[in-house]
Amino acid sequence: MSPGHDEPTVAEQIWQVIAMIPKGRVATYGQVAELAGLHGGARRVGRVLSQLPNGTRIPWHRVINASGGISLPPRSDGYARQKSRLEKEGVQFNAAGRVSLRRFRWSP
DNA sequence: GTACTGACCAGAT
DNA sequence: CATCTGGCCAGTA
Repeated sequence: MSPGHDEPTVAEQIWQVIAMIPKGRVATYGQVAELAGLHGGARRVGRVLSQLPNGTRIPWHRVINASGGISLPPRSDGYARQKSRLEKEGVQFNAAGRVSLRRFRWSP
């Protein structure tokens, strides 16, 4: 492609989509990938999130996996932070640590 | 180049 | 519900 063309990066498009998720709602990796125009790119979304700098304003905590769970090691700081941030927004977890996508999944 | 890994997923069993 | 399978894409060794 010719230089001088400022097209948004894949990462930027992913940030853009995540930024649209309303407070108190969640979206799955696959859903974010889909809305960002990718296809079968759920893994890329996860990778982009793993590279986010600390203190980012992107509401990364609103992105969970297709099973309604948090895709971070259960005993990691990130896991605890994501869960508490979601609960603070009103998103409820069941005993298995899963969210009801039926109730909290964002529908654009 | 191959092989393995990972904040993934849908479908089949 | 648990497991497995094949697919996906990038980075790393």
